[in-house]
Amino acid sequence: MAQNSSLMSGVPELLVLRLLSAREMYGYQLAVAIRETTREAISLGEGVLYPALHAMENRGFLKTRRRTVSGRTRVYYASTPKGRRRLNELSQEWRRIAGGVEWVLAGI
Amino acid sequence: MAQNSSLMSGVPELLVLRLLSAREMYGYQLAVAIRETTREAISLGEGVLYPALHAMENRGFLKTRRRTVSGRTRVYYASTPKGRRRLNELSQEWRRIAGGVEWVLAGI
DNA sequence: GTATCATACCTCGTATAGCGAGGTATAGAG
DNA sequence: CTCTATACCTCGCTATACGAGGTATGATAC
Repeated sequence: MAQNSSLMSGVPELLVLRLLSAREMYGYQLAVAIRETTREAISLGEGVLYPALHAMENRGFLKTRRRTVSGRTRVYYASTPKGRRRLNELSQEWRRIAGGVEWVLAGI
Repeated sequence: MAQNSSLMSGVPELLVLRLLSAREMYGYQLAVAIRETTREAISLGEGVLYPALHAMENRGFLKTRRRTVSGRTRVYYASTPKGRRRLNELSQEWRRIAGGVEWVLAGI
């Protein structure tokens, strides 16, 4: 069963791009940051997060840098200019969809 | 390409259930109502709407009634008690996800 | 010493479902 | 007689969220 039900499409990408627009982070750190920043409202499993990161890297939205810290390898992700443009697109997209849903939920 | 990009998962179901909680409607009417109520923000193609309606009927959220009006057959959909429970679930789900996204977009 | 937990990465298979394109048919306007 | 709006439908493609499972290290607890 889906932990976050079925209202998530595109959301992981948006969250990752937004968090990485502030500072570079590694995968595990992103998972924790998403949980904390959303006040536990959203929690991305690793089966969502890592494939999403790889896909975004392949599409040129992110670039990576490997660092070994106290015996553990971390893959740091940073946003590219293309990633920042993508963030703008997705944010507008989100505002549009969320606004539309609110009209329906509120009014009728 | 996706007209509504990829931030739509579950949204069509939520919108349909919400609109049908007020009054019964037929498919084409729902398509128009969604466009208008969302101020053109969301427009569901028929390839989304009709399969979604069938799936919701199969899951017991909607019941149907056929009427022929001036030579055209209309399939009217109405929400069931199960559909109203589903609407409550999806609404809460939506509030949770949307709230979480807002935290990330606003703060960091 | 060893069990357990947190850290840190990964892949695979499945299920869902959004989407465009395409199909059928009637009514009414021009 | 053509074009538009109405009204329904299916098919195949693609994207992607998800759980489960796998590997490995370091630190803490027993």
